[in-house]
Amino acid sequence: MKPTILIVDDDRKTVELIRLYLEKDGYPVLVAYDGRQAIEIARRKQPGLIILDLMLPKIDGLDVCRILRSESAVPLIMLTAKTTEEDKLLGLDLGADDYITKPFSPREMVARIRAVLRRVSAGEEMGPSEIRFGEIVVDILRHEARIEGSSVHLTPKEFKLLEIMTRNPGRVFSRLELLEHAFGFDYGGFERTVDVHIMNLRKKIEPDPAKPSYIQTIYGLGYRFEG
Amino acid sequence: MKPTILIVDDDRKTVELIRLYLEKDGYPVLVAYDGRQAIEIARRKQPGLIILDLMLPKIDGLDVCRILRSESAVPLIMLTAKTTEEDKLLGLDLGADDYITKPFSPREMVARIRAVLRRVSAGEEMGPSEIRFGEIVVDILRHEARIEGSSVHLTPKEFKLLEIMTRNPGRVFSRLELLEHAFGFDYGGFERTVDVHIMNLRKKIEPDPAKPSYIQTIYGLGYRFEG
DNA sequence: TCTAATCTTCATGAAATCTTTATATAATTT
DNA sequence: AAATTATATAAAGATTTCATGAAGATTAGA
Repeated sequence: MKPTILIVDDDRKTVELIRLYLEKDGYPVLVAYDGRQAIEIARRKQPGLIILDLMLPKIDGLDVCRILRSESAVPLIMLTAKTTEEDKLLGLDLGADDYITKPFSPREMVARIRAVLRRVSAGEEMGPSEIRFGEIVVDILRHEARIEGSSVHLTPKEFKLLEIMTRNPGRVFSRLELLEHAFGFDYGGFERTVDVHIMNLRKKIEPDPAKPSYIQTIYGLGYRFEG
Repeated sequence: MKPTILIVDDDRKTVELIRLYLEKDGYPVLVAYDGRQAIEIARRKQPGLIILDLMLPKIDGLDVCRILRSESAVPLIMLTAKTTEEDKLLGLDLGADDYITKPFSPREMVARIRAVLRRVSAGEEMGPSEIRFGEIVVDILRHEARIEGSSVHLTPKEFKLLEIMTRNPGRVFSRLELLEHAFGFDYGGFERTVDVHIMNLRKKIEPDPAKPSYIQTIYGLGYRFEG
């Protein structure tokens, strides 16, 4: 039986859209349109996962997140409107398990939900919204990587490249795929720019950048992250 | 051969712009200027992808989308002039695979088309991400082979040869077929190049390359993979 | 605005891969 | 068995692709 998912957003159309796709995927769905409702329903119904918009009436999404987290370990995915709001999240350790920026593709959202549920049900006690590979930790919410505990500063493009690759460890990404997903579809530049970012990433996260152990080059195809 | 793309928009200039870029990219193009035409052409010509404007004469774009979706799974990209988020989401709600807002950059449009086609064709045609034959595993996503668990590095051509042959175990491929499918139809080189790649493949995956057990030579015809 | 950070492009050399060539070996035919 | 044709193999050269450093352009922040 699939876990119940609570959607919290004041925009009814967004809620209906998400509900549509989740129900199509077989999840029972609960809905709240403001922060107060969200907390109330979360306490009474104990959903298996919560999708929470950042901007909410009555009680702000940030506060809802803190409150919920103080009283349970329910998996939580934050919804933010733009990269400007994305920035608000920086430095805030909210304890969310993932975030999605609007406008999002429903396909992606369902995939992320599955991923979070998988992680949680696998009993992996990874910290909030982290992807771990041995020494390397990719902290999604803080937009940074950590190596052996010490944080490493990544530029926006470096981070997105690392994020998309670590979300799919082992999978080979072509330069075009990396550009489209990490740089946006409207990117008009040269494909080889990816190479330079990869090089800079390697300098920051690889023990020996000349002999990369994490980010591997697949000759003629692209790159792949090896966990 | 690239799939045919149907452009549906009542604004001739938009149509011509899109047509220009798609044809430059090698796609055969069909055109419809209103909703009724769109449905008619879609039914008769079965295009591989449809670009559909939201605002249309005769039959509205939304209705066209619903009708088309009810009768086929053709990939669909919505074009919309409105920029409010709800409208974008509405388009997705209908089962469109992606949306583009006007004014759009032709580059972005082509990129999105390619991405949608890639997603769709990856979904159906690819099937399993791994192909197994006893000791040998061909891992499509990782783009490598594994033999008794340990991964074996393959060059691009070696991988493609192995892939096409293992997808059709037992079938004999002529050198020409292998060239066309694995190297591209416009390959201009010498047919015997295949032999060298096969030899290198055998060295990597055969227990005894001199007495091949997997990749067999069919004298006078070509090669065959025996599972 | 100015400054610093980031991103993109370009040029170069190194590395990996591909193709061809030449010769040896094997299979088929006569 | 000899002749003929097809394939295996090794090695050299050509080609493609990648890593890297540096310069210029762009963007973000003070």
